[in-house]
Amino acid sequence: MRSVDDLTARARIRDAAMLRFGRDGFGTGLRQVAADAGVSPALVLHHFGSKEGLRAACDEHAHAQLVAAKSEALAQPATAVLAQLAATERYAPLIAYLFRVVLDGGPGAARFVDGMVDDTLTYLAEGERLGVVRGTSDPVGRARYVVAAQLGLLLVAQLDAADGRAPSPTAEPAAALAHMATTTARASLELYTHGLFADSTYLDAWRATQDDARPPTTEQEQP
Amino acid sequence: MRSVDDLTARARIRDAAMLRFGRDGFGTGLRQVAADAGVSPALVLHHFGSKEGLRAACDEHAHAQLVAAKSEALAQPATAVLAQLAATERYAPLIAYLFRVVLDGGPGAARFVDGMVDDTLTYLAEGERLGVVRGTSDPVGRARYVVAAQLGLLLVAQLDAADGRAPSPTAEPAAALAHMATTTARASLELYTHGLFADSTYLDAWRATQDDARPPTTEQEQP
DNA sequence: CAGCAGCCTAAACGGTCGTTCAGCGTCGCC
DNA sequence: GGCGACGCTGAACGACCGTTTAGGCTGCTG
Repeated sequence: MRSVDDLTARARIRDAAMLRFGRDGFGTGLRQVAADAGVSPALVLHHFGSKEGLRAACDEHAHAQLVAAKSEALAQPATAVLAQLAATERYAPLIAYLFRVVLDGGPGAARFVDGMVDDTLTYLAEGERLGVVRGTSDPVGRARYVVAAQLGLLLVAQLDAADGRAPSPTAEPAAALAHMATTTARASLELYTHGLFADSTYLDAWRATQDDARPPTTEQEQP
Repeated sequence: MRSVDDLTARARIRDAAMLRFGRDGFGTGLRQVAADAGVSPALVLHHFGSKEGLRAACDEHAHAQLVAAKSEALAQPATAVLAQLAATERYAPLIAYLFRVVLDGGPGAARFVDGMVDDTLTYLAEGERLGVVRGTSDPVGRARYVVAAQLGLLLVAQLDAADGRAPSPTAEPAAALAHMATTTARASLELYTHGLFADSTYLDAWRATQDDARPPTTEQEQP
C-alpha cells in the first residue's frame, strides 16, 4: 500500500515474518520473528496489533507481490515458459509463503487456490485457442487437476528439502524448488505430451459407468 | 504388535489420537485426545510415555493398516481400480492420518512418500508389461510425479472440506475424498489417456535445451 | 526551555502446552 | 485376610505462547 515507510522497522518485521512463516510455518512464535527483524517482541504487536494482524499484513503483501509477478509474466512472450522456471529462485520466498498459506488450510487458502485454478483455466483456454493444448470435456476439472499436481510437487519438494536429500538441509525453499523442477521436468513434460496410458481402456470404462447412471449427454470428442 | 489388549483403553487412546491427528493435525493437545478416548490426560502419558511415543504408536499402527490394505488390494483383480475408489470411505481415516504425516514433514514423511513412489513404480512397470501403460525415459521421475499429483489432490480436497464447499463443513476426511474423487476422475483420466498438449512442441524444446548442456545419450523413444 | 508525540523496550500477566507426582480403587495371588 | 501390581486420576510444575502495561528515549514544536 504505502511505499514511503517501506524501509522502516515495520517493513523489516513483515519481511522477516514472511520468510520465517514460509520456512517454518505459522506456528513460529512472535519472539522468533522479532529476533529475526532485530526488534523486541512488543514492537511486533505495536505495529500489527496481534499475530493475526501480522499474518494479514503478510497475506496482503504476498498478494501484491503475486499480482506484480503475474503481470510481469504476462508481459513476456508466452513461449518463455522455461525462463519462468529459471526465475523460480527469485520468487522462491513468495512461493514458499503462499504454499504455507495453502498448507495451513485457513479461509484464504481456498481463495488462493481458486485464483490459481482461474488463472490456469485462462492459460489452458488460450493454449486451446492457439492449438497447443488439447480440448477437454471438463475444463474446470482439468485446471483443478493441474493446479493440484503442481501443489503436490511443491509438497514433495519441501519434504525432500527437510529430509536433507535436496541441496539444503535446513529446508531452504529456493534450492528445493529448483531441484524439484529439474528432476521432474522431463517426466511431467512427457506425461503432458503423450499421456500415461497406452490406450483409452480406462477412460472408456469410466465413461461407461457414468453413462449407466446418467442419460447420455452430447460431448465433443478428441480423436 | 500385541493383539490381546487391542480392545483396552490403550487401543482406544491410539485410535482416538489417529482420528484427531488426521482431522486437526499433530498440533492437537493431549487433553483433547484424552477427552475423545474418555480417559484422563495422565493416562495417555502413562501408556505411551510421551506425545512423541503416542505418535510413534500411531505411525506403527498406520503402517500395519497400510500393509494390510495393500495386500488386500493386490489380492483383487488388477482391473478393479474403480472399486478401490469406492472403498475410499473405508480407509478414509487411515488416508487422512497418513496425509497429515506427509503435511507435517517429519522424518517419516519422506520415507512414506518414498514407499508410495516405489509402489507406483512397480504398478506402472507392471502396466507397461501388460501394455496398458506407455513407456518412459524416466520411470522414477514419472512415478514421483504421479504420487505428487495424488498428494496435491488430497491437499485441495482437504481445503475444500475445511472451507465448507465439500459435503462436510467440519473437514470430514471421507466425504472430502469421495467428493474430490468424483469431481476430478474424468479430467485426470482424460489427461492420463490423451495428455495435455496437442503436440510435442514443449517436450522437444526442453529436450533441445538438455542436449545443449549434456552430451547426447541414447534414450528409447516412444512414437 | 517545557511539553509532547512517535518509536521502542523490559517486565509481567493469563493461558495452554507436555509432563510429573502422589495417591486412589480394584483386582489376583500367597 | 493381607498385600503388592496394575489401571487410572486430580493436581500441580515449568516452559512457552500471545498479549498487555508502564515507561524510557528521541526529536520536533510551542
